[in-house]
Amino acid sequence: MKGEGVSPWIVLVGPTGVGKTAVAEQMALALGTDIIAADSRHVYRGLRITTNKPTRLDQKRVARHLINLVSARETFSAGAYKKKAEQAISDLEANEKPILIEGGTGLYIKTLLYGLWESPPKDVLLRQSLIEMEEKEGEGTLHRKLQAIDPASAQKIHFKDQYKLMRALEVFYKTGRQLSHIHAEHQQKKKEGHPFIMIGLRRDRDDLYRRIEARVDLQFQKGLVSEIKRLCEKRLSTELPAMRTLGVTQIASYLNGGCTLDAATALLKRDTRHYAKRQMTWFSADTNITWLDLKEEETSDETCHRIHLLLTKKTAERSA
RNA sequence: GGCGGCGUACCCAAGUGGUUAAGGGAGCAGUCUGCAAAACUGCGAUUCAUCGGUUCGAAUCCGAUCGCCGCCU
Repeated sequence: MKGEGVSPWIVLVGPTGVGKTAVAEQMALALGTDIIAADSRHVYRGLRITTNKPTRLDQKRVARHLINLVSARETFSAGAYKKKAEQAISDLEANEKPILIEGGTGLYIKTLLYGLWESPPKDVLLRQSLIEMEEKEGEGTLHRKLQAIDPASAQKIHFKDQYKLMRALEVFYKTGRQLSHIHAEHQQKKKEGHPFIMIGLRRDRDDLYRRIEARVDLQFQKGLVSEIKRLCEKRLSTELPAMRTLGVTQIASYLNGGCTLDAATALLKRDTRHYAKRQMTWFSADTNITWLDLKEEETSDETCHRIHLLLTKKTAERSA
């Protein structure tokens, strides 16, 4: 393992609702450090209740980085995240503080741990013209286009997955290089990232889903509806990432008279469960994660203690 | 007790004599490198409440039984 003497980053992951935040806060206090958040929605200002962002008071106890970076009318990205997070990390390291990363956005964590290959940011106009082309010439057009210029990518991407097709085409048009080629090249480069220990928190499915539903109910009590009402009054495009945060469409529909409050609540609970499922699928594919199964009644104190034991063991293995 | 309606998957539901019983939701499984709380993919009934009958052929027609709903008494 490279970099002896370099203390590994501690990365805490897991689906929404497992209890990452409380555990991370306690760990940060114990370690005397801050938290590097890896959450694609916490980067937007506002939406505190909607995204279960820690309150200012919480943030006074434990500082969090990579939150409230841009306004809801802006579009953030994985690339921007990597840049900002690396800056925050090196600032902390300069002060000899251990690095604790916590979050549920797998892609963002991936950019930090495994790097992001060199490729251009998205081109809105180019994408617009691609969408128009698909509409005019029929479904499958973009896929055929990609098939012609980058067959390997075309094979990997489903013909209906416009989003990924556009990215692959965009990369080719802007760089003249195939995305699949860039991918392969990136794989070949030895991973020269910082050492890390990744811990995943897990719960029984039923337990997790119950917690998610209870938390949604709590969000309503805290004023979810009025928070989203305020957001909707800004009349932002529904295409914006912040507007596609869980809760926004469901509550907006209720506010427009499209459904009852009960229906909106049920939908939000369902969609949050779906989201948690996708996160679990993402993280379960990462073999670097050491999983910790949480008991239903387990306190974050107990979890922290277990993590502490785990870290001691890992550190011993490392130096052995 | 009488009359009428209904009974198709966990839920909603199409199909009312003839290819392997639509579709949607839930659930489960998965993909993922610059919008990722996004976007996208895959999976379910050898059987239509039950039993029997008619027919070359029944979820579909007939009878009985069970269950639910409505109206009447």
